[in-house]
Amino acid sequence: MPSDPVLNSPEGRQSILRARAAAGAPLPMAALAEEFGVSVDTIRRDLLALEAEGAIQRVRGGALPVMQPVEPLVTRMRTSDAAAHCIASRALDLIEDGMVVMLDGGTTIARLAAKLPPLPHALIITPAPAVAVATLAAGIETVLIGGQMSALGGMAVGQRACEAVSATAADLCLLGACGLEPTFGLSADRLDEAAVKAAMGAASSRTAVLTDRSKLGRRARHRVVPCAKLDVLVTDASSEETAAFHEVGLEIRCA
Amino acid sequence: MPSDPVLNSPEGRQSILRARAAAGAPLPMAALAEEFGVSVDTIRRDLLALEAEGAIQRVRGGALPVMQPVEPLVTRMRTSDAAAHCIASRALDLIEDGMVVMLDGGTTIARLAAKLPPLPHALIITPAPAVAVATLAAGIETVLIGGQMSALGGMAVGQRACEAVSATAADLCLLGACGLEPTFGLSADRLDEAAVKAAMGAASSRTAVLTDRSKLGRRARHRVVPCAKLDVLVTDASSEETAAFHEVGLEIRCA
DNA sequence: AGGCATGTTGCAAGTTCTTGCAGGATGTTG
DNA sequence: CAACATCCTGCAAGAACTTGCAACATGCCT
Repeated sequence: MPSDPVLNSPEGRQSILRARAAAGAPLPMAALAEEFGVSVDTIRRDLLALEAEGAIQRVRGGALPVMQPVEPLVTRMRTSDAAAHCIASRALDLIEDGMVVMLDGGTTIARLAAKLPPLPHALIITPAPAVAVATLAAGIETVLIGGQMSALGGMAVGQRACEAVSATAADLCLLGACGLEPTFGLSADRLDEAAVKAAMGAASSRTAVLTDRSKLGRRARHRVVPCAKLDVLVTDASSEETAAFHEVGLEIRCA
Repeated sequence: MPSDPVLNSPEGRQSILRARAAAGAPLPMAALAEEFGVSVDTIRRDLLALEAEGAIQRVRGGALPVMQPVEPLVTRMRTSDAAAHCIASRALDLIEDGMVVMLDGGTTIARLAAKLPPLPHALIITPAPAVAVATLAAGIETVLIGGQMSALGGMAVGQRACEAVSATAADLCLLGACGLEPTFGLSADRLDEAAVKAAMGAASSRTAVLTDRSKLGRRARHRVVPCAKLDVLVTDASSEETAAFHEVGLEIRCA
């Protein structure tokens, strides 16, 4: 049963699929069928149409984007990390149309950006070009934060990026993490990226962290924000692993 | 049975629908029929009218805004344009290691960015996220210009982008073009993109235009810079077609 | 006022499109 | 080689679309 009567026309679905393919996301038929609430046959026909126009290449079980956007992020994203996928999907619930949302860089956030539906009244603010391309492709108004590009994280950093972030106000901020620990808080491996992430958190009224269980209990080199400044933790970890974070005030969303 | 006597005229409904489409919202017929208190046939006729004027695209069950959230860059780059390829390759000669180079958005420039070799001492400055990702992947130091993203051009535009560009200085600037004409100069279809391109040209000591023959002699809506401010034209056109540009002082590089 | 033209709306019959399912073919995995 | 999943094809039910038409409201002219 179609959740949205319009998005679930062939054109609507295919337009969404096209955008995801352009963002470099793989298109598994079974998952898409469940997501859209249609049978795999219908998705198969959609992929057939998209393949005919050259947007994707069908493979067994689904399809792959025919044009790989770019190396650094995409190569990491190809290693299809089931956990990151689940976390990204779970975090989608946090975003509602009409919100102003800050999106960090990183693979988890990039996955989330690729999954975003069209949000006609939302605004995305991000220092990560890969994220900006994806949200723009989804038809969401996007503001790009400029600055020196960090080779590792694939996001803009530096004083100009921090200033640009500080000059904005958002309802929600989604951050990735190199490490998250109850007492030390959210941490990142690179100082310049940590500074931008911190500015993003400070400019938002609510902050959520998206990270898989491997980062929990770790301390990366530079603290971004203490846990007191965080509101939500979206992760695939068990409730035992997240208990300590719940005690310091975080709302836990388990993927 | 009209619930609101004023709003429920064809013009009234259609102006509401037009506004929603412009905001990017999908238009499901059944829901709209109930909302306005009319039959789906009436809504269908409204959508028919809106489609005739090009505001929406009708799909089964309703309509989608025609302001296609289609990622302009990636889809267009899919159409492997041999001319653009040659032009991009030819323009590579202009770039030497150690330079500070500004790169515009657009498909031609994006192709060039993908072809760039590692330049350990160069610096790329660009408002186009797709370009930034490519140059970063090539291992080139990159500065991203931030700002509101233009859905069509896939680049940052607006006051902040222009200011950020003006605050930098480059040796070379490579611009794409929607139109190039000897007297009118370089022109673009969108005003906000034209402003950024103009700022890029002004911030660089040398400016080159990359464009295929189809754009020569065309005038797009907004002038970016007059030909007097341009230095090099890289194109696939014949020498007859480029003669007029040579006369106004441009160096011609034929692909 | 009456009559006519125009425009809008809802309804019905016929057509087209989409979708899910069944059956057989094909490819993959152990 | 066998078991299994995925694929293609054809088909039928149902939803949505198109077309034509009649009813009703509105405005204009005589």
